Amino acid sequence: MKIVYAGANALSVLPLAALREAGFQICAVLTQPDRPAGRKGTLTPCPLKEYAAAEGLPVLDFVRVRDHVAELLSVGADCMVTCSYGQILTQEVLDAFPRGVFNVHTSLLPRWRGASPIQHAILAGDAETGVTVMRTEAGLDTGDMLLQERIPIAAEDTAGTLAQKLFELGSACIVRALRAVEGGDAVFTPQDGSRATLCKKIRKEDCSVDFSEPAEKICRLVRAMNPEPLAFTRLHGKLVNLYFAAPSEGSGPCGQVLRADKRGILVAAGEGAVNITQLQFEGGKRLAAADAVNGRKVAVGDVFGGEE
RNA sequence: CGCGGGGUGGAGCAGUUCGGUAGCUCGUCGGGCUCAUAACCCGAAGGUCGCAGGUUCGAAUCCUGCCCCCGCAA
Repeated sequence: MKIVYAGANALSVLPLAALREAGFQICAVLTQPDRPAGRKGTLTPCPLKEYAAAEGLPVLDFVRVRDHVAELLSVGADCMVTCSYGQILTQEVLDAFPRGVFNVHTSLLPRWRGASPIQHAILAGDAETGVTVMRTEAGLDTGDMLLQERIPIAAEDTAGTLAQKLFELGSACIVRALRAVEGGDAVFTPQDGSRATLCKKIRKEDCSVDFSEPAEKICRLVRAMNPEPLAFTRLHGKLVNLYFAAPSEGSGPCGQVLRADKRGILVAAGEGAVNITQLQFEGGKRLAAADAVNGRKVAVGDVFGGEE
C-alpha cells in the first residue's frame, strides 16, 4: 500500500519512521512550508521535512493543500496518514486517496477533538488519555474510529513527556491500523458525538497563572504548558515562566512566597501552596529554584502575580 | 534592520551611572560541633570580568567592532 504521510513537528516523525520500518511504502511526505523562526526570522524547515529530506523521501510543502489536489493525485498513493499536520483537509483532498485518509489523534476521542488534546487532558485532570486512529472526514476530528489505545497520565507528566509517550504509542497504532485496512478487516466505530469535547489551540494568554486558584489546578496548568508555551506569572514587574511546580501544603496571601530555599519556592495559592522547582525570568536562562534563591531573584515575602 | 534582557571563580548574582584593592549567596575541599544531619561554626582553594582593538598613569566599568545565550513577538 502506497502512502502519503502528512505531519510537521518533531514527534510526527515517529509514526512515519514506524510505517517505513513496517514495510509500508511512503511515496511522498506532505508537510508545512518553511516558516520564519527565531529572533532573526530565519526561514526554517519543520522537523518532519528535515527528516524526509535526509531520508531522500519526496516532499510536498504546500501553503494550502486544497489548492494542489492535482499534484496529490499524481503521486498515485492509496491512502494518506496525517499526524499533527495542521491544515484542514477539504473533501476534494480526502477524495484524492482511494483507500481513504487516516489520522493519528492523541486523545481518547470523542474527548478532546481539536488542536491541543494533550494539554487539555492534563489541564482537566484526566486520569488517562490515549491515541485514536480514525478515518478523516471533513469535520474536525469527527471521523469513525478504527483503533484506540489508552495510557494513564502520571502525576509528573508534562505535555512534553506525555506527547512523547503518545506518539510512540501512536506509531504502533497506525501500523496496526493500516495493516487492518490493507487486510480488509478494519472495523470502524462511529464516535458518540454527544460525549465530544473540543479544544482550541493554546495561546500564551491562556497560560497566565492565577494564584487565587487551587494549587492543584495551577500545577496542572504548569504541567500542561511545559515545554511549550509555558505557564507564566510576574514578579517585580518581570515575566516569569514556570517549568515545574508541585502542589504542597501552606497558606497565606495568594501569590506570596512562603518559603524560598533549595527545596523550591513555595507560593501560597487559593487552596494550598505551589512549590516551584524550576523557572525562568524574562531574559534569563532556565533556573533551578535553588539558583534563583541564591541569586536573590526571589525572597520570602515577594508576591507573584501582579501587573506589568 | 520586529521589541527587549544578558555574558563577572563550578552555579546564581552584585559591582558598570560617576574608571582606582574582585564582592555576595551557594557549591567544592579541610577542620570543628553534634547521638546524628541536608543544620550550625571556623578556615582554604578557585576568576584571561564573552572576544578583539581603542582612550587612559590606571578599564569589569568609557569608545568601536565582533561572537554567544535568553524572554516577548512572528
